[in-house]
Parts: sequence; structure tokens; C-alpha cells
Amino acid sequence: MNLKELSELLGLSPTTVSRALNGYPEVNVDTKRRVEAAAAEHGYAPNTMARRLATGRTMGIGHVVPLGEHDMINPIFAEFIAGAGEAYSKAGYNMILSVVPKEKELDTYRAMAASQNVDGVIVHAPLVNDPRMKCLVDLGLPFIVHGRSHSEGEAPYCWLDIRNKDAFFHATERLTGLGHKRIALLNGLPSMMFARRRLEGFEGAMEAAGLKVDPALIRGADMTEPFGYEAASALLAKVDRPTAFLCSSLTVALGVNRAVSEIGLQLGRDISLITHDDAMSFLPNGGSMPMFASTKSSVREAGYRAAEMLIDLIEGRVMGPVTELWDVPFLDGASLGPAPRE
Amino acid sequence: MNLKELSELLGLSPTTVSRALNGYPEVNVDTKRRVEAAAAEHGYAPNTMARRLATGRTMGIGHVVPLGEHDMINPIFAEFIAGAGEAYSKAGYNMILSVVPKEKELDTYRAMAASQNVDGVIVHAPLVNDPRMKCLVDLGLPFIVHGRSHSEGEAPYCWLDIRNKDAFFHATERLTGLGHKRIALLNGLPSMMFARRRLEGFEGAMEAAGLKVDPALIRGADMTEPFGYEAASALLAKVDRPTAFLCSSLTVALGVNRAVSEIGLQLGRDISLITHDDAMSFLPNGGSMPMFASTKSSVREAGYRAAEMLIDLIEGRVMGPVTELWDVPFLDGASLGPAPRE
DNA sequence: TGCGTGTTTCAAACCGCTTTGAATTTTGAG
DNA sequence: CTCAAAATTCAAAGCGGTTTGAAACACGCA
Repeated sequence: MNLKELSELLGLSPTTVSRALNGYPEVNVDTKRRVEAAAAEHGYAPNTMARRLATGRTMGIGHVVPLGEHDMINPIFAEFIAGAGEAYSKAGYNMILSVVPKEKELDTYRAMAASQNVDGVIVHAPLVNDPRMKCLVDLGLPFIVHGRSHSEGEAPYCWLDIRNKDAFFHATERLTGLGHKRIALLNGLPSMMFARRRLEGFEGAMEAAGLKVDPALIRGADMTEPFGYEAASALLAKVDRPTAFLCSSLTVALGVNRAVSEIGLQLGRDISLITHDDAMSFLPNGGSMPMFASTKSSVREAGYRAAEMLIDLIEGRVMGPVTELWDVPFLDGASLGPAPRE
Repeated sequence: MNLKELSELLGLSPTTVSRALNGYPEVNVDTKRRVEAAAAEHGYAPNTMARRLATGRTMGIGHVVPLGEHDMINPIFAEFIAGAGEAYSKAGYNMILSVVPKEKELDTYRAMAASQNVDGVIVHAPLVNDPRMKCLVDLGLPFIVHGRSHSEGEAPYCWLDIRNKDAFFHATERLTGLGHKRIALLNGLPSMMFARRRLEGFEGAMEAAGLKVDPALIRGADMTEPFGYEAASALLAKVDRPTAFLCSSLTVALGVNRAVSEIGLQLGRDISLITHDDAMSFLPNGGSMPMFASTKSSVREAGYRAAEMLIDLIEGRVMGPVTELWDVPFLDGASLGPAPRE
């Protein structure tokens, strides 16, 4: 059933039927009802592609997932997607996911712009020096970044980020306040901007506390459980082992916990730990006294909000480079305790 | 730059330019080269929506993610998506993700069929009695299920599944072979078909070993780390505590490990554990002696293959209800040991 | 009754591509 | 050379909607 058939059935012109269904005011209210009834009865829905061609709006938003052969698909990404997806559904947009080899990411954006199959894109996991933003600005494709990169002299763009630096500054402060002096940082990959900023926060707080940063206590990698386990095992085997850990992800914290308990120690009593918590639904860290003290920020909510912002941008409700920077609350947990006496 | 402009620029008709770019044989080879050069130079790419409208092929495959307010987004889903996405890219398809409230899933399929914005869909996480397959068969929308449901008298459809029952039968057998008699099963949600089949495998092997199944040792829930921790903590506190655990997910196994080490026991020595391992990239369980003994099957590869199968179906390379059932290898690990003497 | 005004409907153009069927040019055998 | 066959190219008709500008109709008032 297409528009033409439906209109013939009703003895109306396609124009009127189209308008009736799209809620234009110049249609007689009786006619409108009649059309709607007929559409419902015959299960008519306008052909998506025809409508998109006619309106010039694709109603699609692209997410590019770069993936190498043995690469890791980030659960954080999945959570973000869930949030964004909700916002898209609500606004009638489609999420278009492109899984492409890392080195083809820019080409994918170029192809998207040339063939006009998305109205905008969301950029994930910005790097310290990230070429994607300039590329997208040049292409004129509306986009928003989850995080930010801010190289010098960069054209401004839209982003949504959390206060990574502040969060880790305060978390570190908390640990030094408890008397910890040797603090290990198990961070994300150093090429990631968020990891860079968390490192800055950590270093700043150490300096402010008059402590010096030991590079041997800083590790950066994909944030997996085994990474946390192995890094912590190695560090805890040292003579002057750290008394506290700062982790960039709950998964890593779980690995640390495994390493700690394996040698008969206990988090909160012997070793302290604060982790960033992305509030992943499959890794809850809640209750009245959560297992881990944390700096917490919901990635899912970030996805939802980023999608909203992008849609506002696409539909012209806001102009120019809008940005949002979220505070990150600190939450107490059982993994925190005073530094042991030397 | 659109087709008309490009053809005027070249002094050719749109017909010829279109054919040249789409590799039709009736175009002079010189002309073809000239057209391709001009297209590359001006960065021309055909408008996606116009092409789709003209061809009647949307080149899109839908994935519906049902999500309640406080629902969990499955990391397994993310991994599957990554695999499917690779296959789509390779074949020129787009993945369209719809995040919708659970109760609207069927409506979403109906809308997809009516408005023709996907060529097919992939169904995730089939339930024991799942209404989605019948709905899709009725709609005439090509689809493939990751897993299967097989209610009685159901119309046949395409699916890709692993031998869940066999896998858990053999895993259980392994444990009983080591002398374990009280085995706990920490499964997925009972409404899920895969959990049902794993349970059947477990029960079958227990019976075969002449052991009786204790319902108190069987739990089913969303497969999170805290679920594993809490369930194991509770079970281990019993007088006749289990000596072995069978888990449906590595996340759950991590929780069990936490519970076990918290009370001063050790996996492999005091308590045995076998888990199913979906081979998630962010939760590796490898090396020469993996931490957990496991039944292992890559969800990512399943995603890749399911996508391939669906595309074959859509493009008419295969007909009728095709199915694939994968064997699940058993892998040894450090979490396995003989049952302690009574 | 006649006419201006506001309401409702419609025919036709358009979105940018593919594809059919016909027209044109080339080629090659006679 | 001639002419049928083969190789190229093209004009025009879709695909299924939206949107513009004009036509038809109804209403109220002089």
C-alpha cells in the first residue's frame, strides 16, 4: 500500500492525504480523521526512503566504531549507545552503526558526507591529538564529541565531557588525606584524552600534597580485569609497594581486588582503592556501602544527552559550538581506609 | 554535486554516467574511465536515499534493543554487534539500531515492515516462548535469530545457535568425574532459552551420574558480577555447601571468585568452577593456564556469521530456513580440582 | 445577487537516482 | 560501398513521497 493507492481509495489527492498524515493545519478535520482511519486500517506507513529523498532529511545519526582485528569492543561504548539510542527513538531518529577498520575511519566520514546518509555523527573516545574533528569540520557534517581533545589552534566544535581532571584530583586528595603516599594509577590508554586529563589531576593533587609522583606506579592500558590484576600483582610484589590504587574503570578495580585478596590482603583495611565508575548496568557498584569508593558518572546518561544535543544542532534549535562539562561526584565505599603505619 | 551536474560537466547523459559508475558492461571503457576520474575529482557519490528509493533496496539491517528504565544493556550484545557490524561493512550494509521499550518491540518490527526501512532484522536473546518469530514470519521480514526458541508447532525460521545443552552436559560431567556431588548452577534468567537449555544439560548429566539435583543450588538472574558474588556467598554459607560451581558467564564467575577468596578459600583447590565464556574482548580468559575452566564460544564470531547468513538470505543466495548449530569446546583452567574428601 | 475572504483540495513539479526501450554510432561481412 | 548486427548512448519513465502555486468551494456582508 502506497500513498497513491491510499489516496485513490479515499477519493482524495495524494497531496491532501500526505498533509493529513503529517498534521498540516489546512486539512479539514473530518477529512483528516477519515484519512487516519484508512491509513490505520490498511497498515499504511509512508515509504522511508521516498520520504527521506523528498525531505532531504535522512533521520540518521552515524556512530563509527573503529575496530582492528584483535581489538577490544568497549563495554563503555555499548552503554553510551544505549543512552543515545533512547534519545534517537524519542525523536524519530535512527542510529547507524559502522564498524570499520581503524585506518578507514576518516574515509568513512568522508563517504557519509558525500553520499548524505546521515544527518550527523557522534565521535567516540577522542585521542590526545585527534584528526577526526578537523576532518568533520571540513566536511561540514554536524557532530558532537563524547569527550574532547583540544589541541592548540583547533577549530571549536561541540562536545560533552565530564571533569576528569577534577575528579581524579579530588580522588587523589582523598587518598593523600588518609595518609597515603605511594599511590598507583591504573589508567586507560595514554593516547586517550580522558586518560591524559585524569593523569593531570592525579599529578596535580600529588604535587599539592607535597608528594612526588613515582612513574613506576603509573600504568595505562585497555581497561580490562586482567590488566588490573596483573598490574596490581606486579606492583604489590615490590618492596615499597603502593598502599593505594586509583583506577580508571571498575573492571580494572575488580582485577586489583583479585590481586589483593590473592595475597591475603583486604581492600579498605590493607590497601585502599578509588575507581572511576561509569555506572555500567552490568557492573553495579551500589548499595548503602558500595564495594568501591568511586568517582561516578553515568555513561548512559551522557549518551542520552549527547544525542539530544546533536539533534538540537541538526534541527537548528541551537547554533554554534555548544559544550557541556559535567561534575563528577565522589562516592564513599568500603575500599577506603587510612594508610597503614610505616 | 549530483548525478545531473556531473553528467552535464562530462557532456554525457545521466544514464551513461550512472552505468559507468555501477560497472555496467555496455559502457565504452574509455568513457568509463573518464567518468570515474571526474567522479573522484569532484568527490561525487550517489545520494544514498535516492539510490535506495530507485532500487528498492534499503541496504539496512535492523537490530532492536529492548530496554526498560532500569534495564541492563548486555555486554554480550555489544560483542555480537561488533561481529555483525564487520560483516555488514564488508557487504555494504548498514546496521540500524533501535533502542525501544520492551513492550514496543513487536510494534517496532511492524513499523519497520510497513515503512520499509530495513531489508531484514536480527533477533537477539530469544525467550522460552518468544512471540517475535511468529510476528516476523507474518510480516514477511527476513530475519535470523541468535539462538532459538522452538516452541511446539512453530513455523520454521533461520537461526544460529551453539550447543548449550551439550556444553553444560559435558561441563557437569567433568565436575562429577572429579568427584563433585554438590554442584551449584549460576545461570542466566530462566526466561531465556539459552538458560533453559543449559539447565537441561546440567540436569541430564547429574542424572546420568546418579546424582540428584538440589533446586536450592540453582539460581538464575542477569549475569552480573554482584549476582555471582552474592549467590556464591549465600551458598557457601550453607552447612552442606557446594563444592563446585557452574556459571553461565565469566562476569558471574568473577563474582564467585570474589566470594570464594573472601572466605579464605581458593578456586581449584577448595572449590571448583567451570564457566561459559563468551570470549568477550574486555574479559579475556586466556594464556596457557586460564584462570577459569570454560566452555568457550565467541559471540563476536556468531555475530559475524549471523550477519553473513542474513545477507545471503536477503540477496537470495540461499532459500528457506537455514540453521547453524555450533559445537562448544571445553577448555581446561586453573579453577578445576578434585572434590575435597568428605 | 455579487464579491471579497478564508478554507479546503488538487495538479504538477521536484528530490536524485536507476532502468527500460529506443536512438545513434561503429563495426564488419558481403 | 551497403547494410545488418553489435556497441554505445540517450530520453523519459519510474521509485514514493513532499511541497508549491493555483483552483474550487463555502461563508459573510453589502
